[in-house]
Amino acid sequence: MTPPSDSVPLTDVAGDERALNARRAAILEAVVTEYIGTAEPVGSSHVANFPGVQVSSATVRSEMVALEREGYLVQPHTSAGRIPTDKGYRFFVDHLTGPGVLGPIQRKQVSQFFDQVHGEMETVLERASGLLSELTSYAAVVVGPSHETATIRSIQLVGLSPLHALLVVVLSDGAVEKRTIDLQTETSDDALARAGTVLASHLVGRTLTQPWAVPPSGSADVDRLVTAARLACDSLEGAMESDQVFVGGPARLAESFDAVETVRSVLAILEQQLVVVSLLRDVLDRGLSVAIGAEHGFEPLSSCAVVVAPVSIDGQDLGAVGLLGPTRMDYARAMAAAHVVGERLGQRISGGHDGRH
Amino acid sequence: MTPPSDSVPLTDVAGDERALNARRAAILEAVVTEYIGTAEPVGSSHVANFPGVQVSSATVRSEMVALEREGYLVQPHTSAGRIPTDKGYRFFVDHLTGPGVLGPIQRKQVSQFFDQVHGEMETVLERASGLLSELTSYAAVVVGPSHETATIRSIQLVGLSPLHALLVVVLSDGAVEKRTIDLQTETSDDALARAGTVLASHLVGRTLTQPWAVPPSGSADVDRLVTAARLACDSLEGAMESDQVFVGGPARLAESFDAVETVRSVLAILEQQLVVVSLLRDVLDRGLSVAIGAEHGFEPLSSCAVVVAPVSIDGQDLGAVGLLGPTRMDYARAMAAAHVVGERLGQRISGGHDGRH
DNA sequence: TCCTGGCACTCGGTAGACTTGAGTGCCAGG
DNA sequence: CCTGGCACTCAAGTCTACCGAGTGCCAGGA
Repeated sequence: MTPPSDSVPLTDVAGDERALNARRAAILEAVVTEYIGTAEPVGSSHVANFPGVQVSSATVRSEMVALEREGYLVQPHTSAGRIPTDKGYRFFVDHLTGPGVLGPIQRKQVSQFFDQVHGEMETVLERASGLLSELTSYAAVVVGPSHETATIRSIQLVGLSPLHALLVVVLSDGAVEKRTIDLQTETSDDALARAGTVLASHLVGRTLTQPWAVPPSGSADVDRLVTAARLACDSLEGAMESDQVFVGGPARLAESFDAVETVRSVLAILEQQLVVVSLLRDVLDRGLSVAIGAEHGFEPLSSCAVVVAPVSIDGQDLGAVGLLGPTRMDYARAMAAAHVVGERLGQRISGGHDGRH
Repeated sequence: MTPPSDSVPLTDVAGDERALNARRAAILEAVVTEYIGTAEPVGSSHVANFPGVQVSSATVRSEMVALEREGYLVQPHTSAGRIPTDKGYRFFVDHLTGPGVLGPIQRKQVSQFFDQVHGEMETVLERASGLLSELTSYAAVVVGPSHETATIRSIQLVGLSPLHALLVVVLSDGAVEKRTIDLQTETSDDALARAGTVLASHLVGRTLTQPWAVPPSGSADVDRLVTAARLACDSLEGAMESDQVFVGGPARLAESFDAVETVRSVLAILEQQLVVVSLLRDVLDRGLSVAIGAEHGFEPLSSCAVVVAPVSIDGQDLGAVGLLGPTRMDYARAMAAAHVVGERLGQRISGGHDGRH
């Protein structure tokens, strides 16, 4: 609370929080780095030998007391070393960790992946989530572009049985959606085809979210089908969001956390795709690339850190990639991996041979 | 090995394995039941009080020695109670457990589910896996019907950009599949439409697996598109299998096993959908409804039991449902749940308003 | 004024000794 | 052939002592 008189601002951090002086920052960095590596409380004598610190352990101790008082470190118990708090990790991420680069092996893995991967966008996204997870050994999430701005390229009604038809919509981004329609009465393929033509003539070129109306045609059959199709279209909108979420390497959660209960609850959250999407979006919207502990509002994820990177090109939002790991994750590496994969995915989606335009 | 002279066959089990006499069977049953409930080695005095046993603990002990010699039980260490072996569970499942019924709450849950669930088959299957997992608190797997016998209802080519088109195939079971096609040269929508018509005229009514050929039309453009479409169709076949696998409640694996390593490896397997499908199919093909420990050939799942039930109606194979839990799972309950859900899913798929015919 | 080495203290973790109790195998008698 | 009794085993819990990593504090020196 009482900021040390000797503190020299490193950056113009807004708010009442003064930045740490160089030595404290170096000590904090050492503690975080060490703890990320070993997962064990870091003692003053370890830190004393660190390049960039080079003072006696006694000095380190007194600085650690200050860092603890200011909330960057905690002691699990007296006579133990220190552990970074969420605030400590935050400072580390904001001020101390470089941009982070991938190792040569990982770079190669990424290149190979994007050279070789092919097929539908869904496949690419799915496998990208696997790649990201493999690169970092954390669980990964990939969210594809929303279909909001995609226009309808084709819409048709296909009869499945005398009483059922399928509404099939093809969007300009290559997505295909469908809804079964319950025909109350037997309907001829001919009526379906006519209704399909009517729908196509009015809807092709629009987006799914735009409201639409079709003037009554001559035929009652056709009008009935058009109404049913409208309902089906409405129900499409909501469902499409979660189509674009891919979770990679959930099994790695079991490696990241040793408490079984944590594994369970994090897995349970990953099952709810919509929650995951809104989490990532939320973090990105707040301009962050890392959310540590309770920084995102999610109580059940408070022992996790989330690293996100946008998938975008020219500022156009094409989705997001994310990594989910323990708060003591390797931020530099995770951020580098997320960044690279997000970027290349953006290029791929917009420019690659995936048929977007 | 040396079968006890007093053994009275309970059933006509084939092979050199004699059935257990009634008392031993009762003792084995007691041990398994107790162990499933408590997860702790069962001692002779516990079993002695069991209804159906009613002999002194000393007698139970001597019978337990025999059961151990024959491989139905093991002792984790001297001076501990006994634990069933896989063979013990197997006998329990084959001879001792009744058909199993769900509790009234579960029955209601199932009814409610099938009354309320609606929408596409994929949605139904997905949510059914959630239901099954909730009913049993084990991880669940639902495999939908293969598309092998479904016939093509509609096939069309939709242009996405001047150089890309989408092949969209609608099958009679309501499935829709797509493949992006790389047009080497700019192709008019008109050419796409014509090629689509040609494809439709030749392919509607066939299955995806039947080989097909289309005689050369007058137009080189069309022929090129048809060839590309054929390649796309070929690649569809393989990919469609894994579209129909849904895993429910993987988070419950963390509850089922206390060893983190086990959780990890089982999760890793669930990620490989094709492996899961073939596992279920394999167990079903061998006429089993339960595979315990190493009975399925999978080394990494040797600490698991798998309960499967077919999804079928009139002997027609529509898929399978499965449950994945520890070998000390509640078999009666799991089998009942899998059976009921499999059955109702079969009815739903074949008869419900899902547009199959 | 600030850093440093020294010192006493704390406390989690480990190791060994001991106890407890659930459970066993074996045996003699009904 | 079952049963009660008895000696035996051994995992798990408790208690103790001890070790050592780590701390806070302080006096002396740059």
